[in-house]
Amino acid sequence: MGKQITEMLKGTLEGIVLAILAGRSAYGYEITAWLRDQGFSDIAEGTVYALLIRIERRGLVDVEKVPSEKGPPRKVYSLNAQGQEYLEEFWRTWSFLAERLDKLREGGNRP
Amino acid sequence: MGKQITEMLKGTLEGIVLAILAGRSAYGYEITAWLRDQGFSDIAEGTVYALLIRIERRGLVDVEKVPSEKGPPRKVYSLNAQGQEYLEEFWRTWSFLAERLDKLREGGNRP
DNA sequence: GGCTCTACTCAGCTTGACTAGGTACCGGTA
DNA sequence: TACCGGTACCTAGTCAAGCTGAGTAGAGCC
Repeated sequence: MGKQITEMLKGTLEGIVLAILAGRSAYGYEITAWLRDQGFSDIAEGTVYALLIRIERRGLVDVEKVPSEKGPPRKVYSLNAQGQEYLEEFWRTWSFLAERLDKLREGGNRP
Repeated sequence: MGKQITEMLKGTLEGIVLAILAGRSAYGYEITAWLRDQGFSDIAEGTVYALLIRIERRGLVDVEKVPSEKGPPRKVYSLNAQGQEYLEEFWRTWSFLAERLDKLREGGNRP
């Protein structure tokens, strides 16, 4: 994957992580691993942690510290009501964009 | 439209403009007006011009100065071979992202 | 002790959209 | 003549967010 994905992820990665947390709660390392598994192979670990801290500060998620069998304690994140609302807004914005892109791709560009 | 679109446009606006230019050549003012018309109501004029200069510097477009009946001469941009290639790469990246987002939206999130 | 896997954190860099202006040409009107 | 309003382009500075490249630490294994 080239450099285009890096810029495209700005704004969408946040939505992706929130969408993951809408399914079930998770912690940073787990999310990073899952993203890598899904083909987002060059997402840096630091990026995910920074994002998590950001959405925590914005009050979109709740955090709980859970001891791990192996390694340091995990910070488990779960989506709260405000986060749910924000995620819905994200999907609306995404749909808007995706719709227009699809039209453009099919040659509907009549500027 | 909220602030989410601003971040989401990073990386995609470039593709959008290139896709427009794949349809036919156009100039900045025209592209801005068309984007506004399509619902991208808060895209700043300056953003489009900056983007056009950027893709010109990268050699993705050819430029021709055409006199206008009203106002200063237009800088008409058209996609060249390199731009076409870059656009195809953009569509591949976009598809990758859109596919994963769609899955996530339908609850396919199993981290 | 050294290695690997787990798990989180941080400083500094880069990209790209936004803000908030500015320049300049033209036609119409008071 | 003077001054708008529409057309058309450009620029300096700000901010958000992902990346780089580190660092810290605990647990288990050889």
